Amino acid sequence: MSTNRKLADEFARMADVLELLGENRFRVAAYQRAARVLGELAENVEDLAGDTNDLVAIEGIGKGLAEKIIEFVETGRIAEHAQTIKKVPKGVLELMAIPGLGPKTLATFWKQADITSLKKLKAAIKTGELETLPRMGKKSVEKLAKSIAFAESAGDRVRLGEALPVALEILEKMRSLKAVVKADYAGSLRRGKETIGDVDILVGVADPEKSAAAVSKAFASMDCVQDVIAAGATKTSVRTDKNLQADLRVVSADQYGAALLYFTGSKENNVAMRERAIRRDLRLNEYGLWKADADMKNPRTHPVAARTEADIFKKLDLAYIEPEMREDRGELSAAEDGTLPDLIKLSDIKAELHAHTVASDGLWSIEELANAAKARGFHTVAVTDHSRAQAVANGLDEKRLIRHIEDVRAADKKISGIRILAGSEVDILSDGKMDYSDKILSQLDLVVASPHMALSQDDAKATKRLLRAIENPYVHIIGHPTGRLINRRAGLQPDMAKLIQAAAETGTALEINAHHWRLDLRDTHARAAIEAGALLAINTDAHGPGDLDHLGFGILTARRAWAEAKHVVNCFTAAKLKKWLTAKRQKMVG
DNA sequence: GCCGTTTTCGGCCCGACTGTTTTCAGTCG
Repeated sequence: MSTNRKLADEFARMADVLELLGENRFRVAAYQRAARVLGELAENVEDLAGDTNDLVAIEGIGKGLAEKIIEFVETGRIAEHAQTIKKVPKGVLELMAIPGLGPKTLATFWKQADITSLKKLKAAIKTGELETLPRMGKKSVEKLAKSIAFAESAGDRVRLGEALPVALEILEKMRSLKAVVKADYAGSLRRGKETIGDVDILVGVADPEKSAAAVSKAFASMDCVQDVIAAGATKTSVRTDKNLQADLRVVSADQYGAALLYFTGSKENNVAMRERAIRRDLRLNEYGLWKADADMKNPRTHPVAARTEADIFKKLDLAYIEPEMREDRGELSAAEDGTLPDLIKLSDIKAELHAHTVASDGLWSIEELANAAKARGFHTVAVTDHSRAQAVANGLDEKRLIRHIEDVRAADKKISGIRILAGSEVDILSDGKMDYSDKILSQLDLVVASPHMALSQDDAKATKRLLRAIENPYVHIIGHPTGRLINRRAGLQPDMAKLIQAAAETGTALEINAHHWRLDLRDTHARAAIEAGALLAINTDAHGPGDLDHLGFGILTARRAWAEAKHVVNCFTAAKLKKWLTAKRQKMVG
């Protein structure tokens, strides 16, 4: 595990401990923020720990936490934390994962009834002891029991590609209701995050007084609803059969923009926006942007802006910030300065540079792949079947590859309107060597080099391995650089800053693999790559019909990385792409 | 514990819903 991750976990745990101990909530928030920031940091925090100034330059890290980071890097622990953590039993901390159970309630359980583990909590429910505790009635206990069952059955956050269909299905139902004027999914799904905690649905109606109740009822009685967690006048929360929570908010169509802004988040972005409003003598909530002294309860009071998100940004003197960027990662100051990126769009992609055919483990022929790519309006497609090490995927040995190259060249001649490149997805062996000789690689138009095996090797080895691949003159793209599978496999954890630097120096592109299980590179690493001047590729790794549709997930990730079309080789014109494909070889081997 | 177009001290977003309370604390997003 990287030091960044370890420190992020350490601070997150401290936040939990301090919360349980009833510490100042702003101090708790500071720890939570530091944990988030360190988790997202692409640079290796060890490289920054030599100089306090470098650490303090990180948003959310002040003098106090900087000293703690240095202590952790030097000694592997933080003495003060170790002391504090001892005060709270480990089991109590674990109980914080149960939804609806917060620090105050848990502290009461622990101190008044010695409930320090899930086992003890369940026992206390059974014996009725829990009901005797303050503010715990029959209903609270029942709700808690359900919540425990949910926490035990529901595992991780759901992958983007699994949450989206659920949201679309709910939206279709909501839009079919007569009273509904507008409906959208919001939350982390709209921001395109790689995993989704719950599906947020926003509905706009002409008159909430009249129709909110009916809409909420329709939502709570959908077939997929297993459990209603909360059902109020304008806000409803349910658990669906996909083990996903779904939240509905019904607002007046006049205030839809304000509600969409609030409901899309992120929480951190909302806080930053509201703070900005206050500094400008305004107030922002989910009903609108208001004058600071406005009586918002009075229906005759009109907001400064509320109908659209764009109106609100404008009144706050900000350029419109795309949902994918709303993570409090500097987007507000960029929107103020007019330096927001012109984010890449799906229609900017003009080439697929990583796809498989029946020659290895794909489902379609070269022609079928080419026609599918052509149908999407691409000018180029690369055939990149697996190399020999991928025996399970019917990887090609050098002999078969030579023949395959000939087949691709023949197809390229036969099919007009699209250029078909002869490529390969070559395994990066565990020591960084390529699975084919340079002589073979030199015959290919395009080489995607990817790690498939030894994905749990230590960080230093992984860094060396991938650096060696980047430095190979014939490698154009590093495919799914870490090999992670979301919610399934952590993958390699190389020193990303070093890889990015090498990629920038050699003109090697780093792939955002668009499959929703991969999304590898992840958003924060892709952003670091752009900032360092490295190129990205966005590929679907298509194996058959329908797979090119995954591109949308890759685009969302790229937009979260602030990527513009010019940063992504798949957006190059045919001529520019051709030039790029030969540039590295020419530079390195002449 | 962080941070600065009022500030190196004194602030730190805002509202819905629930259950247990007689007016609100706790949790969540």
